[in-house]
Amino acid sequence: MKRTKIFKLFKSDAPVDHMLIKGWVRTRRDSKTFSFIELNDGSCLKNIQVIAESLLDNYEEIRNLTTGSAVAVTGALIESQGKGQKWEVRADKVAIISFASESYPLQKKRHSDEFLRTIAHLRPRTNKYGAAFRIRSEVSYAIHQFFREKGFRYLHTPILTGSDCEGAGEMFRVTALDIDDPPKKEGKTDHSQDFFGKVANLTVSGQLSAEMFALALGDVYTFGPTFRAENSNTRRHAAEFWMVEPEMAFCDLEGNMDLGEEIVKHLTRFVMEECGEDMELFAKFVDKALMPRLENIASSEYVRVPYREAVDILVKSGKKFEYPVGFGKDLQTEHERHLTEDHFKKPVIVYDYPKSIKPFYMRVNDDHETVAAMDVLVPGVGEIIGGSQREERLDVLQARMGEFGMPQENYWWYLDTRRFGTVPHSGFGLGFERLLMLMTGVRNIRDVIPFPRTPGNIEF
RNA sequence: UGGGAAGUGGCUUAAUUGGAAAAGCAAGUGGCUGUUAACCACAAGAUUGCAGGUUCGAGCCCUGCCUUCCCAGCCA
Repeated sequence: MKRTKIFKLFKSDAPVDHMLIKGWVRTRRDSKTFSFIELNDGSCLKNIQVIAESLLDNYEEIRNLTTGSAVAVTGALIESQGKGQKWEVRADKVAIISFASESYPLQKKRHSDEFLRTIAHLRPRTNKYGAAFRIRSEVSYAIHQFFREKGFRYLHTPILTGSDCEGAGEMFRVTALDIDDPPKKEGKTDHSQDFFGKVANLTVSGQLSAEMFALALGDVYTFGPTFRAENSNTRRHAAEFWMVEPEMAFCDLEGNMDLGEEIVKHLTRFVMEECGEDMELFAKFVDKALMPRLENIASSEYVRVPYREAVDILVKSGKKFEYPVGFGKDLQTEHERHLTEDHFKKPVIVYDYPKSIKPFYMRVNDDHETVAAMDVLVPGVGEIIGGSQREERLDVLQARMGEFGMPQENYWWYLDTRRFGTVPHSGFGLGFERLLMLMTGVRNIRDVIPFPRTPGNIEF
């Protein structure tokens, strides 16, 4: 007999005479002539209650079932006599697949997030983390669906890169050399003898590759892992995280902002409608204000303010900030929070930043002072999207690279696209984990990624 | 990387002024019960993160180190 997943049982509108379920024991309660087993198979949040009667030939063994043990139950789905659940399973047979030893660390009580991080291999067996990672899976699917319906092509950009600068952050070096005794040339490590014949790194962004493909396929997006070797110790940063990066040909900054707003709204609406049961857990136990905030994010029109106006708002707020506000100074977390949480109380898109604080590839505006950059800021999480219109003019791009001291010969392929049919194009990066934090109310990025990588931590 | 806070049985926490290391939960044993994170009883479980110092006496005070969390920078 083929096993039925437990989520299907809860959708049933009639009893089922004979079926097979498999899962892990969450708790067990004994009664005089039978035992209640709460069984979970990960297919949904809820456990199914299994009634194992003392007539079963292995009943003594069943009474010894510990939390975490795996069983296969054949029996009937019947209406429950007890309160609290509509359906339960009356077992004809409880086959024990394996016992969990007494040292199983998950108890039937709440654990701290900090403790559960130390057992990241087991935490998806808890209600909260099971829900978080089902939601993560569903939202991933929704991202692909969103882009597919818009005619975007899914692009797989390389994870290993020969670029030493992709415009974002410190990189992890990748080498096949013996790092204890590398070949040397003039006192330095000789990377001409390395696997690729030159220095290689893990990617910090698929953007440059995505630009190449946008200028061929039109609208593309990437969705994959990204690596930053920055010693960031905050609840919003991880050394390995997933990023969604759309890139659109024939698209200016306004179109870019339109897409950013649309995708955040669409995915927020999606998660409210399609992840109901799992989302309820977060609304109930993690963040009581979650649902009203998500409704606000899904339905309100996002404020769009040029950087200059944002600075004015901050100056006129009269609020004392730790960091000074002024043109040419980047917006600090406290400034972003004031804009999105206090002043506007909804998502804010800040655009046209001073060119001095932004990377080489962003398009220089006609004022020669600002670039066509935009950040989407949301309450609670802060910056969730960072993007720009790209500099499509060869001479301006070369000048900018010169200002940054970048060797142009390494980027010959990037510059080629500006030689052969260059067009205005735009794109952005959406932090997938930050999106999940926004949607679930989870405060720490380590709790929405299966095995978090942060400075000093690569267990599992 | 800078600033702050914290490390006490498996987990969550308590310990008053520096004076006998407690409780709940889990796990164990026994009992009761169509139960709902059941309930009752019993027993067990601690080198108070590590190393040093002050003191008659340190979980508590001091120094160093390790780890975790929070805030900030870098960013998504």
